[in-house]
Amino acid sequence: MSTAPAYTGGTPTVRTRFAPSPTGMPHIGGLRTTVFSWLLARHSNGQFLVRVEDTDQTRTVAGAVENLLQGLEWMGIVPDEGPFVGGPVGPYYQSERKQMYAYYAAQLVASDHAYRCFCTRERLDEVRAEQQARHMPTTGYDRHCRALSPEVIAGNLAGNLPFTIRLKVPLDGEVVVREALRGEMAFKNSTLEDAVLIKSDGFPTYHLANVIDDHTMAITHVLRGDDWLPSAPLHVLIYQALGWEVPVLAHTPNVMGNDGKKLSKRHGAESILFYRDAGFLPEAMINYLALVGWSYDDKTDILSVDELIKAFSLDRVHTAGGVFDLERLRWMNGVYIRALPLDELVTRVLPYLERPAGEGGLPDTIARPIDRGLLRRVLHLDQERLKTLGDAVDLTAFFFEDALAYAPEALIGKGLTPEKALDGLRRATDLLTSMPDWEPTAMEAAMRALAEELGTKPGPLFMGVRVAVTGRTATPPLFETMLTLGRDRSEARLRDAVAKLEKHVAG
RNA sequence: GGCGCAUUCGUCUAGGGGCCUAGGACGCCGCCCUUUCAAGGCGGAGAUCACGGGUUCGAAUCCCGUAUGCGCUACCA
Repeated sequence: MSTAPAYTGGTPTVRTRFAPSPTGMPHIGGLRTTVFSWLLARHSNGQFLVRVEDTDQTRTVAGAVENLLQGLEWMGIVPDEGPFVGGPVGPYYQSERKQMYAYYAAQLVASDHAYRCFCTRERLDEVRAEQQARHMPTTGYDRHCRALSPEVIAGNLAGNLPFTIRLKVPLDGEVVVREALRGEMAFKNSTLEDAVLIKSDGFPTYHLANVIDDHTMAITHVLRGDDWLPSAPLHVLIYQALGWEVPVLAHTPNVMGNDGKKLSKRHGAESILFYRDAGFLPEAMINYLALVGWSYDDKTDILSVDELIKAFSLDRVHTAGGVFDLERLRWMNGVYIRALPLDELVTRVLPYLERPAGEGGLPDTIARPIDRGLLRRVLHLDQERLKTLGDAVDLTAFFFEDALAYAPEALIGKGLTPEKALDGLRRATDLLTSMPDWEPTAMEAAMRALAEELGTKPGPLFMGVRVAVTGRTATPPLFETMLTLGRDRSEARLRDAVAKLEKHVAG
């Protein structure tokens, strides 16, 4: 009777879990801890599961679980057990485990480790207000119902009075929390509150549900944000009251915003899907996130997922909070993009270009699907210029557009008069058009010779051609770009530019 | 107010008594490469290791205190 339904999947292995409440989109802070949990499970050849903590029915947001899992899956973090996939210790929604919590709560009451509390919210509010007004050292429940006589309890029950079940915290002594990252921490029982275990609506609070689930789901390592540290002693007390072994408890430092404050829904904590849509690579995300609060050594910062799994361990997790640094993530993402095989890059970039302009894709005037062969040649030139996959949209658009929009002044190279620029552009156009074969080295040599003949530096001359052909001042190497764009289109753009500049100079 | 955790360059971090006149990375600055932008190479600025006391021959590293920051203090998680 007192034996809990335990995991029966075989030999005990490391089992970790991510236990989100379905109140919104996952954000970077919680995600980092999840990465740790997942890495630990993978490192140990154990299991990683997802359990939805939806005991607060008033805050549950529709679709949140799907988003959560979608985000994790994008990162390559796929739970071994959880919603949708199921598993041997389900259900994986706390709202569906209500009877189990009630059962153990009753057991705690029977063993005198917990008691029914009939206090109304009004009374609780009054007590709290009074305590605050008097600046009492400890705010918290005054334990009014802790020693109700059996008769009173029976009467209240008969009268159908709503009640909560509270933990009967020992009045003195202390609890020792064995914290994996911090060692043993002793808390005075006198500073702990008789926390509510079962709410009057019959649902458990986090404290109870968390302990029961972690035990019955055979979780061996509980990794959670350090904002949970203050309630760890409470949880240890519950484990002890139930006669259960306490799993390894590790409270990871939180990832904070630029201002050093905890990340929250409205505070720079974009959903993980935001990063996906911006074009960050999941492998870069994991690598970056793993390095906030954990390190491998004093010099390595690029680690593949496999390397991370192999190297991860709790004893290199540290205890101070870290600030989320987008610039560093962008740098790392660029490293990963540059390392991608070209065809792989093409495959990954394609959806970013083809999505509607309103969602960040190429202008809708550009026909879909994008020519994969052309894109491949384009990305060959742009790969080292991308920090995110989304950058490709802006960088490559001119290869796909029909008409270029730029100001005629842009055609005038630095230090040139409009007339000289026009002359240079005409001569360059004639020169390039007359070349029998287009080959970058020969084109460059010819253009340099032209610059010398015109008595200008190559730079300004090249810039005029660059803008003519691409509409921008920053591009991949000019002649390779022209070849990639195609001779016909390049020449047409040169002629358009000459006309444009003629008009500008004349008018 | 109470309780708790934390504190090394702007940021992520290495460091667990002498190897530290504190190392790496991002970012920043300069130079090189160069037709632009990147990428790459080289170099630089940037931390009295929060502060104050100890312990020790010797402390960023151990202990105590202070300060600051953050978190918790709900029938939220």
